Amino acid sequence: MKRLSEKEETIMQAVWTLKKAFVKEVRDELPDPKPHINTVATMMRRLADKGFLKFEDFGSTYRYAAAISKMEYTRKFVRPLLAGLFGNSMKNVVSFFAEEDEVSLDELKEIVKMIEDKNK
Amino acid sequence: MKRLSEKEETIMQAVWTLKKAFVKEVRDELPDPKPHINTVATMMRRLADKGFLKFEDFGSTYRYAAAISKMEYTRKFVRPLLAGLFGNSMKNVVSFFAEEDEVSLDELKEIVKMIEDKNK
DNA sequence: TTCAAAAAACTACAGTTGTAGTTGTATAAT
DNA sequence: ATTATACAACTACAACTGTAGTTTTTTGAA
Repeated sequence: MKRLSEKEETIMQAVWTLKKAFVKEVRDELPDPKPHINTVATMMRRLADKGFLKFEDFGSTYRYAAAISKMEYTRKFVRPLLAGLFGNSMKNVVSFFAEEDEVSLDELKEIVKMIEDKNK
Repeated sequence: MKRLSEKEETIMQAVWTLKKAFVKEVRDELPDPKPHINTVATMMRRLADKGFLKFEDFGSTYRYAAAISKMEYTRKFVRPLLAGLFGNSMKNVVSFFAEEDEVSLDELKEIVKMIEDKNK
């Protein structure tokens, strides 16, 4: 199982949002310009082959669902990507986005408080 | 310009580390198992075609350097990836890694302090 | 200066990804 | 029952990725 490509990722996004979905529903969920329905079907079949999606028979058609959660995907593929880019330090990752003003000081403090509360 | 694949990314990593480098030096920097030198050369040429690398004539050979910094790459490609996965909220990203214990409470506090100092 | 080693350039190829046409099949509406 | 519709299955194909062999050029050493 390898990292998803950009297009594959948008399809997985749609599936993660919809939880369970038919090809057509996934296509409707995709951002414009929407690809041809057959394109979506092909990619979903391939994603199923690769283990990212599973499906159940649903009369004459299939209903798909993610075989891997967004969290698992993040842990398996996104975390190492970030680690590689930031010298294996998640602290550096957070610092970077904080310095880029992607996360505000207040939000950071909220997170600190949230974790402290949880550990109590 | 699109997102880098995994292999391309490891090559860019090496170049970012070395700042300026010949193909052979980049190969030496890659993790084992190292690909064939020609493989590295081909990929670097393609990365140059795509605008990720630039090169200068160096006698009869080329010396490469990144055409885009790690920071720029992160901003352009990694940030949207995370945003897509975490509902456009970098706060959620940080929370996730904090809850996964990838960043400790102490480190988070250090970051808070660092930013406060910088804003003074 | 000729030859061997090293590197670069060129070429090739299989696998993957993104795209969609064509064909087959089940269903629903008349 | 016949036909239109909707969807899945199958097929095709170009672009891109990862890989490395082959050919050419450069250069260092004898």
